[in-house]
Amino acid sequence: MFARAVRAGHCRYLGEFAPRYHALEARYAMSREELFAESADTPAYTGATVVLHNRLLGNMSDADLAALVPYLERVELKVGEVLAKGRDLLTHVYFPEGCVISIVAHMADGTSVEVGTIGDEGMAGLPAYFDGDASEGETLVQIPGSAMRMRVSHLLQETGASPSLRRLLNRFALAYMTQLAQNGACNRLHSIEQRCARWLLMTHDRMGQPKVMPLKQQFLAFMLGVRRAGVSVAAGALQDAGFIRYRRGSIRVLDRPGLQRASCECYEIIHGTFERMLARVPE
Amino acid sequence: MFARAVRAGHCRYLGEFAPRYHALEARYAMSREELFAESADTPAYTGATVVLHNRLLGNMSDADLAALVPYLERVELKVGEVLAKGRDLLTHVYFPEGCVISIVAHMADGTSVEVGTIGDEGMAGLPAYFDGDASEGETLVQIPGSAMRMRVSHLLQETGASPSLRRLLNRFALAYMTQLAQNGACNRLHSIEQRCARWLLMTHDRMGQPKVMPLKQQFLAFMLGVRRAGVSVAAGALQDAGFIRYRRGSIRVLDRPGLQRASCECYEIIHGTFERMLARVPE
DNA sequence: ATGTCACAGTACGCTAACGTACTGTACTCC
DNA sequence: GGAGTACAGTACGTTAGCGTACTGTGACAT
Repeated sequence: MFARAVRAGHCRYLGEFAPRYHALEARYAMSREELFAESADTPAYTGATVVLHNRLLGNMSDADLAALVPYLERVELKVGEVLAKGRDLLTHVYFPEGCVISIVAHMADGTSVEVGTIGDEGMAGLPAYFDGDASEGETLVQIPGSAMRMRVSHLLQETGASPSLRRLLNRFALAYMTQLAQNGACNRLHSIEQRCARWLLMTHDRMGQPKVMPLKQQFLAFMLGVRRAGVSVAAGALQDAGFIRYRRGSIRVLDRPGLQRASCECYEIIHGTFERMLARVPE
Repeated sequence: MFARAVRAGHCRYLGEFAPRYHALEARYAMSREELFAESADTPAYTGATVVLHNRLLGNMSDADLAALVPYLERVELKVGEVLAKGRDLLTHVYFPEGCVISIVAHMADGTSVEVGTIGDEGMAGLPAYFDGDASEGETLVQIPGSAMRMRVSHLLQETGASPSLRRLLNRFALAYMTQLAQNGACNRLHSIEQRCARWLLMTHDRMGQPKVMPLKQQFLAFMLGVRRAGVSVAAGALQDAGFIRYRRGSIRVLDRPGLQRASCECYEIIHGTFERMLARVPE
């Protein structure tokens, strides 16, 4: 059952996971579906083996991963949990592996809108990594799930020593910047329905596994920076078209190609950028 | 006439400027106004002395600046000049000192909107610095003027060797990310008039010196992602209020506090972030 | 089994901004 | 000095999305 379909760099098996454990064994490369199928039976953290579901961690060189592993701990993040607000600096950076984290901008008049999304493709805590308190938004958990986290000080210590680790994180930061930029342009130029479809696709991607998304219209409206009634109409149209199934607080994605057609080109631009920036570099 | 008002870190005098010249002499710290007053009389690049008008360069440690100086060359950028497009990588990074550079997103339907602005506070070419081809937008010269530039390969060589230089550029990148994020939120939540006022303030800041801005309404509409007629109304209101003076292709800012009142809080958030991120760190 | 309530659907008048197009006028170039 | 043109102002019907509010209903608790 192991190691049949290889999706290079997405996930990997590690050897024993314990504080300060530095040896590393890459046992299997397998598809994300297989990993989740297995991890449903056996807990990911058995004390003997840990499965990493985060692409940044999965794409690291063995040496870089070995350096970080001792500092990583798995945490469960609850929906709505606020990791940072205003100019707070995170004490930890988070590598989501199932949860999805949003960066939301709040305005003086009480309105708000999501400016960025981080899931299993990345890391939350870029401001801390870049040594500044520049994050003006709120960092909150949009979809609950687990994440690996480590202290910022440990990350900085390791990135200071490893150019390849810096390169990986810089390339992620660059992809994230493209997301911020394209998202901003999209906010200006595209309709609610297009943006709604894009948002669902992007969040679905970042959850890393096919599952129902626990989402109320009110929350979606908050993320898109529109009225709930606007979401009702837009999501209703997507449902009528058969792309999603909406049921009181949960959305199931039924037809991704359909959603892509309903969304604007921004989805493909952002998606493509992450693919290029995070592709595993040969060691 | 020299060295009376000190605005730490904004600009500085350097010793002799020539390729491969490594010695460095910081002679004067002076206000931006004094610098410009002087440089109007004597050309900035006399062969003996060069005045740096860029804040990133101005805020560098002596050692970092000394390392970069040999590679810097001054260029004049013309309005509309396109430095990069799509996934082109810049061969050089640019440190504007009077010109203002815009990053513009273009959509399939022909619409477009500015996502970021870079002037004398920063550097154009972050994608190259971060080792990726993720810039999907167009990098173009919005306000003509001069810039210092250097080859990306030389920059990477020096940043690889200097943690303090990396820190400076990372903090700038972070401030720029905040700009992208806030800009995106602003695009969703604020009116044309507010965004127009903010755009004028931000561009005015980044020109580094008080001068008339060569801007047609058509161009401003292009930047804001709105119709020209919309700009006509919004800018007309700002002119009626006495904040700006508009004259066929040029805008003069008359009342910055007034413009700030007409703009949204986004201006202050972005401005404050840059101030904090780019403040000169004690050596 | 029933009641409650949270969530989704819908309606309606309003406004900002759009697309388009025409007009007026200040420069520029003969 | 006059013609031509590029730029700004204005108008008008259209539309997307807003604010608000009421209705319907599925899920859950008592």
